[in-house]
Amino acid sequence: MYISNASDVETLPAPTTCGALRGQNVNAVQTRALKASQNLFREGDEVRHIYEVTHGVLRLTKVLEDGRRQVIAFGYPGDIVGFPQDGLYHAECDALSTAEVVVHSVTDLVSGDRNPELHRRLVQAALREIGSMQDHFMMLGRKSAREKTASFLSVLMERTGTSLGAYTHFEFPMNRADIADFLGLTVETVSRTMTMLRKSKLITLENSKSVIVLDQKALHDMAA
Amino acid sequence: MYISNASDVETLPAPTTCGALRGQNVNAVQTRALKASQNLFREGDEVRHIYEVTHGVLRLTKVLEDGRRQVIAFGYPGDIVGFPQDGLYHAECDALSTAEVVVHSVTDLVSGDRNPELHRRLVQAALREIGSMQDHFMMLGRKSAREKTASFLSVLMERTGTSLGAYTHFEFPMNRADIADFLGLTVETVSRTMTMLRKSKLITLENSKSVIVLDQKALHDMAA
DNA sequence: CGTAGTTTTGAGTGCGTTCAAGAGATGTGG
DNA sequence: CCACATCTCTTGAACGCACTCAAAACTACG
Repeated sequence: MYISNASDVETLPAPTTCGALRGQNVNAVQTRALKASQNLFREGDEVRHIYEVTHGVLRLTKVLEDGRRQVIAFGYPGDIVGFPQDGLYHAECDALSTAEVVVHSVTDLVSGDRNPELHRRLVQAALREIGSMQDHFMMLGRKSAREKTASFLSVLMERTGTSLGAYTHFEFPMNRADIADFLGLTVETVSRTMTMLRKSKLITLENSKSVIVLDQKALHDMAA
Repeated sequence: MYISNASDVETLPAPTTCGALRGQNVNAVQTRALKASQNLFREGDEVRHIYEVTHGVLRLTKVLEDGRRQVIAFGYPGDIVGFPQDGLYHAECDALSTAEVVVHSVTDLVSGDRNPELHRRLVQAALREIGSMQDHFMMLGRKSAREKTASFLSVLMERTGTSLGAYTHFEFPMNRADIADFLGLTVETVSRTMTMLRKSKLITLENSKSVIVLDQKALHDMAA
């Protein structure tokens, strides 16, 4: 069950020195720490800041009135979340683990007047976002449960895995419901598919959020 | 742009003389005409230009090696297509009807140095793109065939319909396969669902690409 | 006309779902 | 530390929606 804690909202000190990230002046960068399951922003909130993930993992979600949810994306370090549409956030963002983000003014995304180098980086991030979303369309629209699950594990392995000789180990903070809502499946199907991958000797499950990939090629091929 | 449930804003008014280049020689606006089924760019091509649709309808597609297709978006007048990732097009673009586009240099998307006003518009278009894609995720991942088809028709009606008193008429250039690949269904399912909507008296099919919506509310409700 | 492509309709199947229950984690208070 | 409550994950059984396969109806075009 997802907990919405009203006391989580915007406990943010006023922007001290927002401005020069150019030249990597780290001291001037404003950051914000998040606890696991803490909310960063909600759908419909007015956009003042966009966030660059530096630690931990965030989750971007959209919810239908009847409760159906779709996880749009997971935000890993290096990712930027909070792109506005018509001045409003278009999805909800929560931390899946303790996390830290760099806070950027939305002004620097929209205009390059103040900080051209940061602006350029943010625009590039938006373009990357479009590209990766296009890939995800194929996943949601045209792939089977097996292919979706294998894709998910494969990508996560590429991004966060550490080599164990022939094998690769990685952990992830999202639970089965998060994965299901990301892939357009049910928790039961995700669980069953994981079990199938385990019984096929493609992976080992240390626990429900820790995986060792035994056969990268087979997993990659199954991702199709 | 993605056909989405969010009501669209800021569609460009007059097509031919695009108001983008304020204070510049209008004759300098470069356009390109396309015949039906003509290709504009392919996945993997190097991006030099991005395109603003002024007439007709474009189709953005991604294809898997085994032939499975996903239509990412349909480009209607006012939409911008060709956002690059790592300098390459990430999808294939074809005209569904005779069409015309305004050709913009990718430089003006990436940097505001040359034409700040155009740059601002292109960045805004990219942000709208992200927002609309997020809506489409919900469609692909969480909606039934009925809901998908009703959404599709409902949005198309909103965007291109002309009022016939209580009813609304509109036409569209995409065939059943295009619609199926857009919604993550098969042609048979799209066809069956259209038939169901017809028998339920929500729509009338003048021909396979011309619809009269008889009950907007029921259609909208079915879109969920 | 005939041929090729698209759309519709029919019949049957299967994948992922729903519903249900048990197993495994996690957390809290005594 | 255990007992208890709660949540998550897994597994089982059965269903149903959308799929596949197949063929007929309709369109477009030479």
